[in-house]
Amino acid sequence: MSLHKIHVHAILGRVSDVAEEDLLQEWRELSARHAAVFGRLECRLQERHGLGVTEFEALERLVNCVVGKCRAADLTDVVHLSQSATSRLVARLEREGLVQRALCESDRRGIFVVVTDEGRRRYEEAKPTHRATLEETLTVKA
Amino acid sequence: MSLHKIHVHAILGRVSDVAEEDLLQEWRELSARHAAVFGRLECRLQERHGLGVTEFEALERLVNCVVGKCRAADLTDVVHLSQSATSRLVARLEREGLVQRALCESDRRGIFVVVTDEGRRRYEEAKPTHRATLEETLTVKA
DNA sequence: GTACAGTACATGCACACGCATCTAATGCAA
DNA sequence: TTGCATTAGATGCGTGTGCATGTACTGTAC
Repeated sequence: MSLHKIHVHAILGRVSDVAEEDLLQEWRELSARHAAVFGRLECRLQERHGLGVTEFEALERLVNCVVGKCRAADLTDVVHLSQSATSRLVARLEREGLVQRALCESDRRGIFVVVTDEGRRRYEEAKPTHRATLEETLTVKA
Repeated sequence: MSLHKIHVHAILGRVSDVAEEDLLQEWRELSARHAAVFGRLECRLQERHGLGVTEFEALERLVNCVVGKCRAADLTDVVHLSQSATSRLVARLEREGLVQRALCESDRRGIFVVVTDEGRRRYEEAKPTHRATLEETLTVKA
């Protein structure tokens, strides 16, 4: 925003109104941008690889673990989903044979989620699509 | 990103790998940011005013129409939802008495969505919460 | 040891979503 | 006029979501 605009608004309205408008504008852009990228990702990954965005992101997290496994709670942070949704996400991935649940001996309340070979394969397969879609949707930015 | 980093990567890897990493990083930030803001908005608006984020945004669009009404299709763009979800959104708002559906004489396939007085009241009531939450969640940015 | 607060994940439930499809109205062409 | 492709919006259906709660385990206090 230009200093001129601030000045004008400071006379006609209050400066805080300007800040409010800017914030609103920022949120709308963030929101639109997110919807565009997420929507396209979901579509492309689904049609070409039968994966949802969150499925892909969970796999990516697992594949990038040196040990190839992590706690279910760690996935929650990555996918920005609730704990319950993450639990079901793991269940779906397991049903498709992309991950396995493993007992966590050090804390038997928790579980380890482990990528299978098939999981790695599907991830590597989908990765180019994912990156290309980001390229496509993020570079044409406002 | 620094020129130095670009240089190092251009030697060790390929320049396109750097671009890919940046794109990925940008998407993750966008995603995290959106989840944080949207989540907080949803929570605050719901607990204080019984409104969802999309309900609020639809009302905001309607209130800011000079005529106080617009086509259902116009709302679709604002809320970043599918056409069917928008249709149900309007149904929810109507059930709560915040909007009304009106016939569109010029094109009888379409409808007008009209804010009611109660709808305006609820919107104005929720607006400060909405703005305050944006302030709170957008200004602590990365 | 026992009791109890806290944590990790699973699950019942209500609800919102997208996709496909339906209905009704439009508009264009033969 | 009739016919047909197109468009606006509603709706059935399957599925994913969050919330609240349940179950199992941990750790701490006594």
